[in-house]
Amino acid sequence: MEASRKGSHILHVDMDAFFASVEVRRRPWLRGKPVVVGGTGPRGVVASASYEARAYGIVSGMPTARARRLCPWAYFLPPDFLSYQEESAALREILESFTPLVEMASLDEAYLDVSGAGSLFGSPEEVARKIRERVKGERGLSCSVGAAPNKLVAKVASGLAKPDGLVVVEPERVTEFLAPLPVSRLPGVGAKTRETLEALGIRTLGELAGVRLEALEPFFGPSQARWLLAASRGEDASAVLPNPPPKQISAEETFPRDLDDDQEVRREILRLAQRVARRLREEGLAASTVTLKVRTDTFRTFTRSLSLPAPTDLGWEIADLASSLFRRSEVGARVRLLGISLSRLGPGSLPDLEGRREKRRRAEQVMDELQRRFGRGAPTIASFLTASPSEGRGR
DNA sequence: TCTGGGGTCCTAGGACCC
DNA sequence: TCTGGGGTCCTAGGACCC
Repeated sequence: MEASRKGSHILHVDMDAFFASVEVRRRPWLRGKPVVVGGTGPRGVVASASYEARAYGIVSGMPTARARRLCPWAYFLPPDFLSYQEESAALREILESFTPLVEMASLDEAYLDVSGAGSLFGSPEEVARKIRERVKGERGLSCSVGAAPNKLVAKVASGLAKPDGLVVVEPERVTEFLAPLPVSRLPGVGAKTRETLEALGIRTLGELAGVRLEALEPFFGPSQARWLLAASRGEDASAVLPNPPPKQISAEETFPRDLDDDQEVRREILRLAQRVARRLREEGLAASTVTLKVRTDTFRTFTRSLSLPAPTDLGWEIADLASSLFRRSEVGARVRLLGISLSRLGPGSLPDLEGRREKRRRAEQVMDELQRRFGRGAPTIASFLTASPSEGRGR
């Protein structure tokens, strides 16, 4: 155990073109063809593209309309998240047969700490090979794996292994492995950070590692500057954490056409509120902060949030609060997107042990709080539930 | 080119308290 | 005399990831 702790005992497993590969698996005639999974509506974006589609310059996040122009003969498919969730659960099961220390970082990627798996399954490299064989044999999908002394370097390694590869970075080779790579290979360095670094003449991780902390601080602040330097040297002490509890539950929707009617907005807020509330209750949680997100027709995005005196898991309560936040925001524009996010999550109530009277009391406390904060403009329960179509906002 | 939806983490200012 | 410092909470916004 102690010896393997010093080895490259962290694996990062990353499925290749995950959504697209699942779609190809059930439509074998698509194998070898450009396949794009994503929103197929006018405002859709690409969620996943097969490597054949990537050859045309199609990448995830790109508007589907643009992808169609780049490759009109590609196969465009809407996402089927239930299938991807099932596939993700199957992947987790395979990974957990090697060690309980599995952290699913998203549907299609996971970190494993295999420092304790040595005696049973062999070295980290052998475990990685077995995982790749089993995922291919049992699921018919390819994945890439990075093995390294920590999560950060393992993820960089799996990125270089793509597609369908394995890269092992021994601890004593971390520095030379990272040095020639562009800074954007580091998870956490996105477009903005790369741009700032490039303006400073820093393109590779080796160059970044040679910079003094004081030279970075004015541009990134003390915290990010320290992180950048440590990361450029491959230093990362974060642990593999199986099943961390969620910190936020959210739902948002970009509408096919912008909303310009308060009644429509209110209806969509209610739908979103019911969606997040149901997921909250499924997790057995309750939320103390409600955040409304609004994006206008000009793509300006803002958020308004409110902390509650007592946590809630009730859809109508959340909808009422979100509606009041919308009114307070005084959006004088058409609405492209609405979102509701719940945070400061804690244990939920036990409905059987709590009478309706008590719930009502809590609800009214919330209304009291709203009145206190926003005065007469704040909504009442009755006003929300029975609101007439003629009722305007922001008064 | 006209820009999704689900998340995590960080910063920064003001309120409030000691 | 308008003068502090630190800690924590709340809110808004932004970078980043898949």
